[in-house]
Amino acid sequence: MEIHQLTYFIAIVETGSFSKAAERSNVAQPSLSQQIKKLETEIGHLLFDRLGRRVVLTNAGKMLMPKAQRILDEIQGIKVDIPSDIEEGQGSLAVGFIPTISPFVLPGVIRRFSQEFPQASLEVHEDLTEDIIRKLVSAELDVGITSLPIKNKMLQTEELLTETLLVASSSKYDIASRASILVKELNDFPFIALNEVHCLGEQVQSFCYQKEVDLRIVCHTSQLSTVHKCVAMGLGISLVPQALAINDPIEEVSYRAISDSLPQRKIVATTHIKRHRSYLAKQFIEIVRSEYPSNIISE
Amino acid sequence: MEIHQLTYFIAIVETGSFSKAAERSNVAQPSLSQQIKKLETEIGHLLFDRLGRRVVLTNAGKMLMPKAQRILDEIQGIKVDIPSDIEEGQGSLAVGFIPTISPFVLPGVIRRFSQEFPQASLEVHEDLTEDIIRKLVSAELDVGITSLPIKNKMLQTEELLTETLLVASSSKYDIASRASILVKELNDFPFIALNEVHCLGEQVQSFCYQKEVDLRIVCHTSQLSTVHKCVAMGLGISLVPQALAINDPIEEVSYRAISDSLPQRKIVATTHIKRHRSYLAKQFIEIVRSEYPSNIISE
DNA sequence: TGCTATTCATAGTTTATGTCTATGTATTAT
DNA sequence: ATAATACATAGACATAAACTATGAATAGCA
Repeated sequence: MEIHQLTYFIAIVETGSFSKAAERSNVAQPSLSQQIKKLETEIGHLLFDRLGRRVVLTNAGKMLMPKAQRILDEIQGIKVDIPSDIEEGQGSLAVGFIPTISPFVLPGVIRRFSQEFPQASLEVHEDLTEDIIRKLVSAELDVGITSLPIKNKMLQTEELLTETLLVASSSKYDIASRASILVKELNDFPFIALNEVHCLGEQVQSFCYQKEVDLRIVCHTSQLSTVHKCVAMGLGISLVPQALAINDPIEEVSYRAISDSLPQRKIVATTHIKRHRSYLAKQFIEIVRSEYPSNIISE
Repeated sequence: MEIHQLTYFIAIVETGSFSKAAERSNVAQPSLSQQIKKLETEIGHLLFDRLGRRVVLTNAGKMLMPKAQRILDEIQGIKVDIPSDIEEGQGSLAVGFIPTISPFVLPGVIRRFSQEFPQASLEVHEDLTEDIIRKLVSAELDVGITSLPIKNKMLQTEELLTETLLVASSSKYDIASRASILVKELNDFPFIALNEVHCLGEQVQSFCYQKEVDLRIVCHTSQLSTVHKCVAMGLGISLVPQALAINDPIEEVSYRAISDSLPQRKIVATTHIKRHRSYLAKQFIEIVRSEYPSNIISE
């Protein structure tokens, strides 16, 4: 059974004649005769009684009519609905965040996204970078919000912003009140380190290695919020993302930039190089970009 | 958009691979690539992200899936439903009866038909032969129950039974009690004639003309039941169908056969020569045949 | 890091099938 | 009876789907 056969069939029913239906369908009349015959053979019943000058539906034809009409309507619907559904933001989106980003941006992003795309279904994963990479590669995730570097050759990154790491310290240490802070001075204080399974932990470590700063690490923890609390309790200082200072500041903690060398990390939207970036995905990325807590208006 | 494209699409979704879907669909893999590409062009969106080793649905693909599935199911349904619906006796049937038949057979026929085919819709017309012929030719009616002759070359007849005409008389006339009745004796009595717009009226007239009987017509009426009542009132005798005597006898009236020459009419089911005789039509004709009031078991 | 398997895409050829023109047959209207 | 109309049939043609062969890229494995 073919769609054009159903189209011809409906045209014949509506015009009451093979010839008129052929004209309306922009084909020659013998094509209709042939295609209707095929359809009749397939269904196993005559659809029309040919009276010579006129054709009338058989019982089988009467039964086929509403079914054929529905199928044609549905096919028409596909061509109309899918593009419009996509423009209306229907569909699903699975996104991943690394733990050192999600606390600051998820609430705002989810709120905006569900406001703008109430029809869409959003699935959020919080994972370490390597898991996000794996899920992006295997297409479990559509978009990952991570920091650079992302080295997998199957993935591409789109830069969202550059985030500065600030020195977080309680008033217990005079670093909080100095006129300026130099890189070298970091090893004057005990340091609360984030576990290196986090890319942020790794980034801090590598920054210090490059600047030849030998941190006095007094504590390793695996959650940024714990680092933050330790700093507040005066156990030591740390380097934390700007977004933490903006979004979840603790009163007893001061957040200050290093004067001579800014540690930074690039926040990116990571996607599969081979996958089509859906409308929802693009919109989502823009929402993250605009909702990301940042004093600097744009980078 | 073509049905095989939707079939391929579903097969790819279900198998997760072009190659496996091709195997399942009994075609070569490049055919699928080609057809899916066409479908994507027509819809205006990618349906799959080709990851090289694997394919995953895009949002547009996810939206297409249920629609495509439904269409394929419905198409499958057509091939299954129409033959089964017809076997179950679904559909419609328009039938015509002539007035000198319908009173005796309609009640029983309608009862049996609606019992056996509760799903069907039956439309009954009572018309004179010429109107039934016209409606059969124009396909307003599917079957006509008439008596011969039917001379229209577009129509064909199937004989149901041969009906004898009986002499109906009240006890007022001794014809009711004679040992036998001869044709010649008909003109010994006043005769109640049915109007010749009825074929029965015509048939009686032509029978008498052939037998050289010159009827003493005292009354013309246009309804057989009126003829019957006139006979009962003793206004005269008449020739009436056997079925009337069997089904609606009046106590005061005797119904007797002519000994030397039986007037008869053939009752037939008339249909359009070019039209397919539906299952319902065939069954209807058999019901009329079996329900027709008749002492003679079969003819 | 190469090597091999697998998988989808592309190109060109073949096959199948839908469409066309021409014509036949039958019905309807004049 | 004749002309006109309409569907069917036959054969030529064109379109499009299928196939084979091959290419490109990925993923698994040594």
